[in-house]
Amino acid sequence: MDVRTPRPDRPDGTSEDDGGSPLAPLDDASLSFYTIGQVAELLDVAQPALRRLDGLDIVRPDRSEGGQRRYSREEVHRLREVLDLTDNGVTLAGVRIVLELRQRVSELEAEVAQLRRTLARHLECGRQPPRSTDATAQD
DNA sequence: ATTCTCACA
DNA sequence: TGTGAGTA
Repeated sequence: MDVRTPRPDRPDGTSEDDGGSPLAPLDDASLSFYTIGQVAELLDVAQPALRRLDGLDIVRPDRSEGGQRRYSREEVHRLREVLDLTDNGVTLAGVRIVLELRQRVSELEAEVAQLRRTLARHLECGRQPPRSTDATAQD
């Protein structure tokens, strides 16, 4: 049993039977939905807090037909990060900034990686790196 | 039974 | 941040 692989139950209690499903492993899919109640219990956080994080554009889950929040795994993970921050005194305004910064960092990391590849390619050809124009730098 | 929004302390 | 009213 892997407690790290939570399975969302249907809100109506219906259970999913993947025992005979030929194509099941859409594991990494970011579309496994949890109700706010499940997330609240899973992360040990009050439901109003989750709703506020939604309203504040920090973690914004999709809605079901009836307008109910449905959290994906990514969002649950994102929630973990946010709660880790807030539990350590970071304000919601601060969380916003941290989130922006993290995204910026990953963008820059991607750009650096791209630049590295380009540079390496030119060096191993004994050529000179190009001047300054590179496709990755487009703000 | 659960969740939703909104208002309030 | 948490609780209660009134819905869907």
